Amino acid sequence: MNNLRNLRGTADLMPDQLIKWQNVESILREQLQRSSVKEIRTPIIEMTELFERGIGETTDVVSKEMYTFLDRGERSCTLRPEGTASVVRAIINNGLSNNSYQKLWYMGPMFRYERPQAGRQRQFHQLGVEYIGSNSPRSDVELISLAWDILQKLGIKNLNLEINSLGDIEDRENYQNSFIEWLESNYKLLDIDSQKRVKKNPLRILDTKNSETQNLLKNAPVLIDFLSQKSLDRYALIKENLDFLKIPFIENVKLVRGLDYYTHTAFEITSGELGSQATVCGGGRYDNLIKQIGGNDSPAIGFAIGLERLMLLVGKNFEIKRDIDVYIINKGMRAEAMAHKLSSKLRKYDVITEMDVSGSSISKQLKKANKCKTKSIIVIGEEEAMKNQFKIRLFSNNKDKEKIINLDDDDGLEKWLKNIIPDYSA
RNA sequence: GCGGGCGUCGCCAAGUGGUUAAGGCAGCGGCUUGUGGCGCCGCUAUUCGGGGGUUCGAAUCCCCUCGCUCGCCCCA
Repeated sequence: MNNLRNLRGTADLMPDQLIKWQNVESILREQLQRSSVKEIRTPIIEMTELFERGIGETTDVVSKEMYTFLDRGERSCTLRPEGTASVVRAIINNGLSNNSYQKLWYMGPMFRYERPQAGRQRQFHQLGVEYIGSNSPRSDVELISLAWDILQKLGIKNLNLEINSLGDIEDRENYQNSFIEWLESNYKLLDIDSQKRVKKNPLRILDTKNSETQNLLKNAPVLIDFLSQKSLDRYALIKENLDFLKIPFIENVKLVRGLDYYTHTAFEITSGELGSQATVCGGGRYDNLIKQIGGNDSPAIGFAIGLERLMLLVGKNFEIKRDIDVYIINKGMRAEAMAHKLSSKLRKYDVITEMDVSGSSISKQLKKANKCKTKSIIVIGEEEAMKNQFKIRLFSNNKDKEKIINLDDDDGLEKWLKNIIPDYSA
């Protein structure tokens, strides 16, 4: 019947689902505003090079998951696979990279060409927060605590916060060298996937789900042993503060995360209720990214929350929608005209109105009004229309409350509206 | 990119080679042309994701394809 479909891994968000999205989003915005984080909006398409340089060419995201195409001017363009690189680019372009501390958030679609599964789509949505311009561990703590609080505010239970420190570039390089050496000497014992990654992206081997390799790794050099005293102190301070904030966390020395730009703090918040795509929030520090993309040397830290995964976690209490306040029933030419006028008038108040446009019989319109769970109805039939009046009635259980009001009697209408909206103010 | 499961009306489904493809919800119409919620009655898939094939005959078997789903990889 209909052979045109949405693309694989993309989804239509229909009105009923969006009630939940909108409710959740408004809490997110509220929380961000309260922490004086400012919104930023960047294009969803960028020069391919931005992501290649920013995220790292050897990463999975860049090497096999990007939606890349040539535009009509033969420029290589890419649908953003994540938000951080774009935000950093925007800051540089707008001359803000040498300014003071900035706290920014963005929300919108991201694109990664992957096989869809539970909690993973090709077009998905992220809320991202970036704190740019401070290398203070206080900034890390503030950001992690914000992520944690947001998820708490949404009433999500059973979350695990895992953290690790990757040290600075030097620490990491020292470790990587020693780790590669160890990997090479144990090469034959590694699983095939891990063998492939030895040259390409060795740190990722730490994350492997292959249990034999995991077992083997118990004897491998550990990243934390290669951190400088300075890096260790920094990490310790963060942990102390999290303790002080009573934010429970688990140290995971194997948490490295897939994007090249992370330094020092890396963290992830996971939920057991998400199946195999358990991460609802991931983030970390990226002190070298801004310089790498062409800005001033400026430290930063950020996180992203996957909104689809978030929606899977928040309970049904976010699905509550506001009912219609007034359903306008009308029959006859004159009545229709009056209905239009009323519906326009009601828009000025904080009132949700629906005007019946079916032209069917009054009883039919009443049935419809009943079905859409309106709080009240207005009836304008031929009788009312002749007198330039309308009947307004509370619709919940009985016919107790009913009033006839003149079309031009705004005071009468306003007074009546207090019945449906208690805290109503004109 | 690799592997497993699945695909019958808007939704939930019965049907596993043989005359007209159950049923429920929703929708529409009526009983009841200006007053609703209940009830009752009626209507709604020439077609089983799409395309080919096997067969006298296919939603049911085979192949291809698309999509969904779960896992791997990876991440949000």
